[in-house]
Amino acid sequence: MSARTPDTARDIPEATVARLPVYLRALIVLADAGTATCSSEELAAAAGVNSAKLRKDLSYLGSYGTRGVGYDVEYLRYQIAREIGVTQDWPVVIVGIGNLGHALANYSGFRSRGFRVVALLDADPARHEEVVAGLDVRSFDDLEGIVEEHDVSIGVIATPAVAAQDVADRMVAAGITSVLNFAPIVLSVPEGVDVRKVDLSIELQILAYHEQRKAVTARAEDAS
Amino acid sequence: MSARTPDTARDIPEATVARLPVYLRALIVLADAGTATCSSEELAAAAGVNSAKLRKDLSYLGSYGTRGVGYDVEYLRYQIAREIGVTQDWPVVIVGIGNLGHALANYSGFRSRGFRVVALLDADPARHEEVVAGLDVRSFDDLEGIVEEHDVSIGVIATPAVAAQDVADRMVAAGITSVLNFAPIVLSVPEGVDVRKVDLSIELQILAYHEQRKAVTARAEDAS
DNA sequence: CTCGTTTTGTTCTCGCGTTCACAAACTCCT
DNA sequence: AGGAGTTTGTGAACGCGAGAACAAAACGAG
Ligand SMILES: NC(=O)c1ccc[n+]([C@@H]2O[C@H](COP(=O)([O-])OP(=O)(O)OC[C@H]3O[C@@H](n4cnc5c(N)ncnc54)[C@H](O)[C@@H]3O)[C@@H](O)[C@H]2O)c1
Ligand SMILES: NC(=O)c1ccc[n+]([C@@H]2O[C@H](COP(=O)([O-])OP(=O)(O)OC[C@H]3O[C@@H](n4cnc5c(N)ncnc54)[C@H](O)[C@@H]3O)[C@@H](O)[C@H]2O)c1
Repeated sequence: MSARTPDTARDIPEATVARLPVYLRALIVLADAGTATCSSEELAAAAGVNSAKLRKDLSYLGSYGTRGVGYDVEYLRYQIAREIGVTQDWPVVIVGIGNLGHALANYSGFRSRGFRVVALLDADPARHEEVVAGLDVRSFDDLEGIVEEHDVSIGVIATPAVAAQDVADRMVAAGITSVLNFAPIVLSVPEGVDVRKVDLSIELQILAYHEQRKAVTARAEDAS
Repeated sequence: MSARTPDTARDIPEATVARLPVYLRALIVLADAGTATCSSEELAAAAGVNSAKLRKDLSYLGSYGTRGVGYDVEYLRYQIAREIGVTQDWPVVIVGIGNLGHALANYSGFRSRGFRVVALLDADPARHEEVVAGLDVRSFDDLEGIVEEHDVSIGVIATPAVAAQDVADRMVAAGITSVLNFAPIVLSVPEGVDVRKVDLSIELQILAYHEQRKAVTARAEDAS
């Protein structure tokens, strides 16, 4: 059992995993600009991080650089893409084709970054007339069939908050094991299912907090 | 100078700041359900965190609970809202009224959470005919006037990546000091300006990484 | 071949955030 | 009033991640 884990399964710190996509993006920009090689300093600047942190992050993947030279842009790009798992496309379903769902369905960036939207689902029959980004909006009841047919493991929830937990439950029951949730609610899912949330109001509120502090401290300095 | 900082300006850890909006949301749900009082255990469950963490987080704000009883829902709700700075509305401008900009403009949740969209700006003159969510889409050149008129300090960027840095520069020059960026690019801004980014592709890629690992480890277990 | 230069990979230290555990404080019941 | 039961607020231990600093490796010049 615990003799040795296979070399594909060394575990990368979560903080590093979150930055790998940023490095990947920066490498694609460099590759498109025709750069063949880059130093950790250059890549770190492009990714907006400290170069020591970048090197440490990359060292978890393996030893893909050359001392005195730097990194081969194309080679490193492939290695990171492979590590993240975006060398092939992941099929994705989007549930809730309202304001946000439309925007997501129309977004071309997913395709170029390793994802393929295979279905758009909505509970409202009035939506089923629609075609968005070349895909029919289908009934939410088609979920199970679509998940099985396309072997979908990633689902996106863009429904109102009240519906989100139900949608998540149905997704999990259908076999989806990764969820990206836009509804402002804490989802509860069984062990083994990953949930990431994107809450735009929270982002704004964090900005508001710092903004308020700027105002307070500015006033305090004026008074002195 | 450094005798003592005023009691409004104690500094709250960044990790705590990011969770306060979640607690606030949970408290609003509890208040709407008619709950007058709650324990740290209940509130923590509603917010999806550990109760010890919740108590420690709240302790940075002050001592707003009652031992043996719990927290007064309405009171704590107000205190958190005050600490975050969302007891009054913050004016916000959105730049880039494409797919995503439309969704954001139409989102009613911002209003109820302390934000008021005061203007929608786009560089494309073809967009200026439009009215979205009751607001005219205006020229990007109106930015400076709007920022001054409404005293805007928070800007949202929903333009393509190539335009994002230019937009950010113009925003900063106009006096905006907090930016929420949806474009997949690292923005560089002067000291004193806060930037938060939301990158949906990165979120999906993080899910993909873990999904891939699940597949790998499952295969490894099968083989044993 | 050797030396100086460049840049990676890694070790070490420090600080932050999480979690445990418990004393202090409050309520309620007798 | 006093004791039993609850629940907060916080001190202390621990683990992870950030950054500095440096040794090892590659390269090029002479
Ligand atoms: N629009 C934004 O910019 C924005 C910003 C932040 C958060 N959000 C959140 O994202 C979610 C979607 O926002 P929106 O503005 O697109 O809302 P919306 O009302 O425009 O769209 C929601 C869609 O979900 C569908 N739906 C409802 N119940 C469903 C169910 N049980 N199964 C399947 N589909 C169902 C509806 O028919 C509708 O088409 C909400 O939770 C919202 O809070 C949106
Ligand atoms: N649509 C999505 O779901 C989605 C998802 C993830 C990321 N994003 C990112 O969000 C951004 C917007 O996406 P979108 O799908 O809405 O794109 P879009 O092309 O539909 O809209 C972009 C809008 O910005 C305007 N614009 C361009 N240059 C401008 C400038 N200099 N000043 C002001 N306005 C300008 C355009 O006229 C257009 O209306 C992109 O950076 C995209 O990568 C979008």
